[in-house]
Amino acid sequence: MPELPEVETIRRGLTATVLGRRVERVGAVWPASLRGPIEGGLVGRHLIGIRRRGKLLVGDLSDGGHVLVHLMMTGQLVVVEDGRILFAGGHPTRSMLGPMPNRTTRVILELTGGRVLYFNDQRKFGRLWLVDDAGLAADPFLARLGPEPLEPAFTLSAFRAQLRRHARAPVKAVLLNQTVVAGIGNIYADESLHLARVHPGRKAASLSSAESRRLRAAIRTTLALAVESGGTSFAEYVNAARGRQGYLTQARAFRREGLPCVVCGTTMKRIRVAGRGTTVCPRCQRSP
DNA sequence: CACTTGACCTGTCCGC
DNA sequence: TGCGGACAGGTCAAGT
Repeated sequence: MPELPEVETIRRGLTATVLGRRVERVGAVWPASLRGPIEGGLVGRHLIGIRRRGKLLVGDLSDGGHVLVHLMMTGQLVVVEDGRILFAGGHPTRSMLGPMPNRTTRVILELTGGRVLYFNDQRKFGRLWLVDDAGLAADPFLARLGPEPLEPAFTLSAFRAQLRRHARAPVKAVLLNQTVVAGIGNIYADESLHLARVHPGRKAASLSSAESRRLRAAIRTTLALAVESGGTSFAEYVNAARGRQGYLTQARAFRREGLPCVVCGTTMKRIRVAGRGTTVCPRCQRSP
């Protein structure tokens, strides 16, 4: 579920609530959510840094080592102290604001000061695992990630090279490919393609020079705006941008099927591209 | 190698 | 109301 803007929002929320704390106890409620044992490498360590790479959260530990968290579709991270929720981010559900743990709780990290970090995950796709310092660079998932879309490394020429490399794939599939660029998921792929006026089903190699330029710019604009907005939120979503509306009110495509295109008023259509539900404006985004 | 499809899970919604 | 099927903000393995 969470894409780059949501994970970045979570990173900021965790930085504000758990950075610097020591892990006192680990509860593996659903061990399958773990890749290998974590207790030995976590207990007694301080969280000395919280970073993000694509959709992956990286917690840096004192005395070496890192804890990696991928929330996949339905993961959430909730920070609680004395029964009060200090931060909740990730897949939005009503229960994420209720008592912890709940039936979706998979891993519990008890921290100093009575603060507790809950890793919840309804569909059990998310994973939490530990690597040592050497293992961080060698981690197979991390190592294959493409450039950060908001960093300078995501150049136009690199993006065009990837469009050529995946010439026959629909351009949306290329955007979702984390080795091409890290952090785009189903929402922001649709958002970016709509802003760039490119149909998601177009073969990647068929994009004109102007279209590929527009698409790269649209990705950066969309993600930057979404980060600024605290990610895409639902009504009961709680995040670091609490009190703000979130990106949803500015959505161009996400959940807008059947509604008028924000640009031309044409009714937005739901189609299937690269095996994923996809929303397009049939007028602004011409079919392949 | 490029690309597509299905599996992994649980919950919800929709049509009959 | 009850049930089956489709689908969901992601990734990987196995298939063509």
